[in-house]
Amino acid sequence: MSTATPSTPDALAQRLAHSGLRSTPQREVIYDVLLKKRDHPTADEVFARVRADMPTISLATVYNCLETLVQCDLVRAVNFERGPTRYCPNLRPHAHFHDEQSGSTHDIELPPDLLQRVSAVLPAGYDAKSVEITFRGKALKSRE
Amino acid sequence: MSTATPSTPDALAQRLAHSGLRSTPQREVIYDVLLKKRDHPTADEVFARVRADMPTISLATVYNCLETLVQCDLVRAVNFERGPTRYCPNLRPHAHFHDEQSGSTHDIELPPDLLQRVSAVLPAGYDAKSVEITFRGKALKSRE
DNA sequence: GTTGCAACTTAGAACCATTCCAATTGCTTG
DNA sequence: CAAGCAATTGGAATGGTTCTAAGTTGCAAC
Repeated sequence: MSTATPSTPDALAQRLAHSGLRSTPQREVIYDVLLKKRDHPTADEVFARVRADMPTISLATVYNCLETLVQCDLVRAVNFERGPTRYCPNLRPHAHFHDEQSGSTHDIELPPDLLQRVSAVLPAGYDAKSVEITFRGKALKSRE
Repeated sequence: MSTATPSTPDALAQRLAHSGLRSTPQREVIYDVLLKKRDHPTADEVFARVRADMPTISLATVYNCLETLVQCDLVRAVNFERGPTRYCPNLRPHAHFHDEQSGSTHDIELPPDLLQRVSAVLPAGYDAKSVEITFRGKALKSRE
């Protein structure tokens, strides 16, 4: 009863239920980890962080839960070249900047009209469900 | 200086020599294969096509040569999610449209100002060496 | 030409992120 | 509490790619 903030309805649980899924301790902890440090961790990194709270969790579960969160549109999966998939709880439309030196990833907020403008280049007959914009280069500011 | 796509084996040899590399039969055949059918083949697909002309080539060589061509800026490597890397001899700035149904990939030509406009969203301190724009969705036209 | 050397190719082993599988464990409803 | 289904788990399997060590090839200097 008094375990977690009862005043706020749990967005995670709601969203999961909406898809006919259950809220489980594993899913909660993983989602919390993503919200807490939004540095686009890999599944392995999420695994390491979650283990602090939940030492018995398995890597397979981390993959399963991350996939579930992506399905429910609570989390975005981000890929750079062939590197491991990274996970991002920022749901607003945004681009990614991948710093080649540090390997870190930064969200780049996009003005609302830009995605439309970009999509406008598509010839007739192309129906895009999503657009992804990725920068690669060097970031002088290295705030994590 | 010209950014146009080299279309002859000579251009390949030149570009390689410029990087202190040799033009080899394997590199030539692989580059030809990419120019001949610009459908963004995977390394495996390139391997299969090249084998028709050169049955003794190895997959490792295909990977090596593709990497070499990418280094020399003769070919672009393209990735979608965690799928296998695809190779593209179109050097003009362009976006990619990935058709989820057929798995095929189409080049989308970009008006010259758009990349600048997109890069303009970067805050100070971000120095982008490249931008990638990827659409995902359904293409009504399904010409290969 | 020979010898030497570095670039190149090759087959197969190794790698790593991810997915699959089969066996539990845990809700939840009757 | 029993049945049934969802979720988790460890380990094996997968697939694309890279590594390694051995063999070729082409060019340069003698």
